[in-house]
Amino acid sequence: MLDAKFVVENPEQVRQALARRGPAAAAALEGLEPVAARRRALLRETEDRRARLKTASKSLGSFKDKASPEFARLREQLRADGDGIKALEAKLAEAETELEQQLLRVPNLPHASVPDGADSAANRVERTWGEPRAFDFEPQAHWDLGAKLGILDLERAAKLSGPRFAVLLGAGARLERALIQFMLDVHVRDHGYTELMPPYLVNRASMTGTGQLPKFEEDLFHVAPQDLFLVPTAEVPVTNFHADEVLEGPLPVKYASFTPCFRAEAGSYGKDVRGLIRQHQFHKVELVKFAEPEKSFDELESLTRDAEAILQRLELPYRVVTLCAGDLGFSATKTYDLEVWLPSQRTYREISSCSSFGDFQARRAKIRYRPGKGEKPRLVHTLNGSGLAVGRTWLALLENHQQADGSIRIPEALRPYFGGDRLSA
RNA sequence: GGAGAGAUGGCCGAGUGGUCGAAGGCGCCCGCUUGCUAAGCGGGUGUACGCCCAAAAGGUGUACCGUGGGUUCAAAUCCCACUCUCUCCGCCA
Repeated sequence: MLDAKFVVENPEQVRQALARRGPAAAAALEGLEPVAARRRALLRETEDRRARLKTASKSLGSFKDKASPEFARLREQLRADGDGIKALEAKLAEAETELEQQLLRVPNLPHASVPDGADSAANRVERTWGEPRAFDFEPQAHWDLGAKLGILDLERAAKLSGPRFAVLLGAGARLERALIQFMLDVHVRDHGYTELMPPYLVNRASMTGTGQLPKFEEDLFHVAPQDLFLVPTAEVPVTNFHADEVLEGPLPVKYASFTPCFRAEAGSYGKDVRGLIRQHQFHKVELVKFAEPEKSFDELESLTRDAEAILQRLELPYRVVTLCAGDLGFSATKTYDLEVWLPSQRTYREISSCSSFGDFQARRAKIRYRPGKGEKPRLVHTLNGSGLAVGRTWLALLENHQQADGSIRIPEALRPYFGGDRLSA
């Protein structure tokens, strides 16, 4: 959420920044300023009248003769004043709700370093690591490799649940588990993150805190009787872990969290219909940081490097792109996507998204820190990134390390976790 | 699922209608004292949103004692609903 005061005081600056995202983003501001002005006027009058009522009420309490007509008259007067104030307060609450509801639907401002552009075609490539491998045979897609190796069963998953679900079996399941363990170990042991296992069902407040609600409810799986939502990413429970808190210790606070992720994938019909790329349920190791505002972009760089380390150790070629303003997610102010090379598609595909949210989520979720002893709390900056999406890592590993005979070479770093140097039928 | 108890400031804890943003203690900060340490003495120490001030400092107003509503001129205090925590019983991975 943007700071209402800042929006009101800098309307043109805010409008221009939002316009970089596209016309719809700027339109979200329509009608906001009058509501803010109305709220301010009502607040002022309400507080003023309540102050006068309080003073009068106190003098009534110290009245000597409580049976006198003056006492009765004054009391009657105060009752009427009180009723008037109550009516004003109702109007004020209405204005505040309206302002809040509208503000919750305004996306974050893109950072100045974010390139212009309407969609992913305008994303800026920052660097590339590794060389796409030159195959002396035709590389197969992961769904063919997985089926032939007997480690991936999409047909039976469809029987169980429907499209966009998968069953891993045998060495395929073991590979998934090895990847999870490997990623967590690297981040916890080598990068200094604290492991966190959160609930996979969260309430509306949590979803609002990170920005999935109120605008994107159709992308979530909802559990009706309890009004809970399956987490689309560990970002939600882990960021909201510190909601309504003032962090007193040193920053940054860093968590690494493995969770399943559940996404309804509304509106993605026809996209990535084959294979594991786009699933309703997948595993992810997520990195989350709470940082000082002045250091948040340095923290974004190091968080991105932490995610890259996984790809490097798994010997998977990738590139880093900065999302352009039009491609940026709702809550993010700047995002680096890590895109892994997929031989079967001869293209780079997203495998991690590392973002800084500035104070946008912190304001929604009320996450603050104390800069020093006795100093006033300030909003933290929140960041997160996939480190990595496990399912996409699994399929990238199959495709990139496949051999002519259809077996898979397990990269050195993963062998202790997988328990072998080769996956074959 | 059944029965009971509770929710007050960073923490502990007092407070059953007005003088309560809230006693007292702990912690923390500043100063004094002090060979060092410890102890002692004095003062200070919540958050949000307004207003005044060029700004900072400061001043000032309103709200907040789990959440929401109600009674009352006046609510931490009385009433109602809800949430959460704890204890016991039952069930259960």
